[in-house]
Amino acid sequence: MDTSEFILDKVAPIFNKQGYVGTSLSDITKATGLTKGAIYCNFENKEDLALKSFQLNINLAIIPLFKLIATQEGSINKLHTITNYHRSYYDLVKDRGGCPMLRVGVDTKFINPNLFEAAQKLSAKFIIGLTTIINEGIVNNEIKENIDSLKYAQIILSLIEGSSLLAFTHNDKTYINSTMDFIDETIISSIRK
Amino acid sequence: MDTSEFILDKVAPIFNKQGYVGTSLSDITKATGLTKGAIYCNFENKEDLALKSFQLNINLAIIPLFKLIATQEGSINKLHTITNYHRSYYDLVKDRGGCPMLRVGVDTKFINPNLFEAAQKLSAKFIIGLTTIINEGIVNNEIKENIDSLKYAQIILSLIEGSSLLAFTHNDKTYINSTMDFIDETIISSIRK
DNA sequence: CCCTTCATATACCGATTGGTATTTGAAATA
DNA sequence: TATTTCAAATACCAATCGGTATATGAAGGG
Repeated sequence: MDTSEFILDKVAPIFNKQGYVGTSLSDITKATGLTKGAIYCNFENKEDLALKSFQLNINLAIIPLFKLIATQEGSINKLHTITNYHRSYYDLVKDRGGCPMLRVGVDTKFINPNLFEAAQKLSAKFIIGLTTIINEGIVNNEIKENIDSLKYAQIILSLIEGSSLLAFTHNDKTYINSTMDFIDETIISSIRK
Repeated sequence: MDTSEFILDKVAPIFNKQGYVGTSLSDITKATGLTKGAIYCNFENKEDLALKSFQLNINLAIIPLFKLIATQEGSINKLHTITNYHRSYYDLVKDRGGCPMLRVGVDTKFINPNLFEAAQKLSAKFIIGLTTIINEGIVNNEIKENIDSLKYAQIILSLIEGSSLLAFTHNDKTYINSTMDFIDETIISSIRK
């Protein structure tokens, strides 16, 4: 692991907990034990570091889900893979301060266009992925033909992000689990054939 | 309108857009046209101002819904009142930068305990309110007896907050409207008798 | 008409902000 | 072994941070 990776490893959770402006260079040097010289030797500036921290947070929290879905067969199975993944999501991201997409989505809109765009793109990718799964389910006769795939994709992501917010607001992972139950038992079973 | 109210009126949207640390005293003096002397004459410190700004944001965005619900009769009617309210929620809060409960819930957990606690309490109040509506519906024979009221309250609030996040992430209010359609057409109609 | 009151403005404080220019020191190269 | 290289440390920068002490000036009361 080189120094850049070491810095990101230490700093990414701080950005996710305290936000972009809430994380100072002194927070960064304190957490890494390095000096500003080392930081600016490895990163262009604070924004560069924040952007790559967001990428790392995503790589640990969300990208594994995308990869897991890609290994699965069948739309219904893929949707259940998503809910199952989120049953352990709270424990996965709690030491990092919660869902990075949620954090950056609300935090950066008016203060950091580049970071916000990254969150926007990830959110769009998530919705497109969900829409594609549902559309494939319709084609493969797993899901009813009259289902509005985009609408259900938006609702499922709303439930995921909303329950994540509530879980971290109340320090209670059961908010996520009971929401995943609802997606499994009510949403998925109502759209499948 | 006295000076305190004038300051809050100018500053509350800024706190909701830029967050607690993202809003500086110079942002505040610039927005109000007043000096630091005037600000600190009307508020204890920055945190006091942030707390009261949050209260104002809530009073404009969420408390009106609570009051509106109180005027309505019947659980199903109250639930539809909530979804209808949120159909204009995007336009209601867009100039203020989005949902204040979402903003403060995400933003302050690790940096401002008092503000976070205020968001926590509001979120809890929302869930309790929804739970009560559903319970009353069961008692009054409007809603099925076997419905887990707390679970559905959590799901409805997750959908509200999650769709609000997506709407503001993508600058598109239809995320909220289609989610309200889902609550109306699928959730409410499945729990009613 | 003087004097008090009080809201606001001004001037200032030490600390910290993000960022940079220079120095250091160890490892690799020749 | 002398030299080069380059990552990291140090020292420094102007600007801004939140906050405060003092000055000002207008209004109201005696």
